[in-house]
Amino acid sequence: MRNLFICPRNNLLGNWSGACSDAVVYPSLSAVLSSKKDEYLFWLHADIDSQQWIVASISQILRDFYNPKIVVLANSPDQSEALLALSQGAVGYCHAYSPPEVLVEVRTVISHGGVWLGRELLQRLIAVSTGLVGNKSRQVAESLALLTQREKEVAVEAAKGRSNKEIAKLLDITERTVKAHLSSSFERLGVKDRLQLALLLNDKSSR
Amino acid sequence: MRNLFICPRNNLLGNWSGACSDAVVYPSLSAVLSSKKDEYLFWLHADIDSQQWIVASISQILRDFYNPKIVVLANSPDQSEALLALSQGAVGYCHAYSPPEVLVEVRTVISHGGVWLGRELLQRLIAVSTGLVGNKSRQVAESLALLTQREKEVAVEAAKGRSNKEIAKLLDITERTVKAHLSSSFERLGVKDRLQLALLLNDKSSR
DNA sequence: GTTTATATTGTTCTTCAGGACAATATCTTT
DNA sequence: AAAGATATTGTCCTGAAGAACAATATAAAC
Repeated sequence: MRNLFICPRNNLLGNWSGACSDAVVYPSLSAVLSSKKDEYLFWLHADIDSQQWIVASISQILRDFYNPKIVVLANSPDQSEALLALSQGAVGYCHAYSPPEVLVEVRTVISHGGVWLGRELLQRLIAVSTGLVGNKSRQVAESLALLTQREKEVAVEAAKGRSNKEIAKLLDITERTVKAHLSSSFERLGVKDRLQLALLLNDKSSR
Repeated sequence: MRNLFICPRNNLLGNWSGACSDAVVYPSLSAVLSSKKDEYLFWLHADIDSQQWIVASISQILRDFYNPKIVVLANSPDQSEALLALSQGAVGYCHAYSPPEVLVEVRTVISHGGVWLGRELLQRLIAVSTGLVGNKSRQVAESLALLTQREKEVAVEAAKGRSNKEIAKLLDITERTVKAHLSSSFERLGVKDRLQLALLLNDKSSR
């Protein structure tokens, strides 16, 4: 199976050539339409907001080639875009800058007739399919339940994006105390910093 | 990562040893509870109607071991059983009699932090999930539209909570360049730091 | 052909976040 | 009475983030 990279920018990334010694890059599909007899693995390099291009390319490939495999390489992986690509017939969707080892892995799985997805997307699919997504607001509530009263007050302010100094002034305590409550909150919630805390406490994904 | 096969019948199948030269078989979890310090890949061999055993075993493993990986080997693969196992925390589900090549593939994907599913199950998941995963809010789309191509790529990674160093490695540019794109993004979006950026780009409130 | 937007990288500096050691006071539970 | 959870504050240190000055290359637009 030969590897064709379709990349509008027409530049071969290092991780691609690292994964496929025989990698060939084409700026567009039309450039490769000449030889159609071999079995190809197409790697479509998709920029942000190029969903239309993805759909059109997949449909064209499926129409014009014999038993093609298609992987979408996304600069900014997006779950809805991944689902779109896969539902159109792609058998893989991953980050364009994935290290060579990962790309080799993708190639192997696909050449064995498999489908390759990233871990996050897969787990999201599983969650959705199982009907276990549940209330994220419940999830947030459960997280907050792990904190003490004062820790909650500090955590929710931090999750709004306030600095330690601002929180200290707001709650009329020293900055050191804010840090103490935050460190404790990080540990209880299993996050590493305030950004992760903010993402956790601001997750509204299931209304 | 060491491979432990938990098989109530206590017999090592040929395809297992073919995939893992270091394969070790235990009849039950309790037999292996002695040494907990290494990182293990657990292969749970599930007979028909052993869903309860699967759930209990996964929960026990996740509780008692450090960063464990769990694959369920099913004698009679079943989609609902697969979803159950995966939602409990397993990272793989495949046929117990899969050929060694496939098991090696599973091992590789999992050791890289991935999740492995069979093709049919995966496509089933995609089918039911398409249309269920929401799109970005208009607000987020409008924000992203204010950024250049490269700025978007950097910004979305930062919004996930990645550090500049991680983003630099991911996009194969220097940390300085990441900072440049981020600073520019901050200005264009009118936010003061990456936390505000994350809150803006992760806002799913107006779906 | 000059300007403008984009992408890239360099150095230095300041500020902030968070961990590593802390200690003390109050209150509840056993 | 002793133990444990909670709330508070101190100092020192490391590393990351972001601004402040930069510069260079390229491609599109005028």
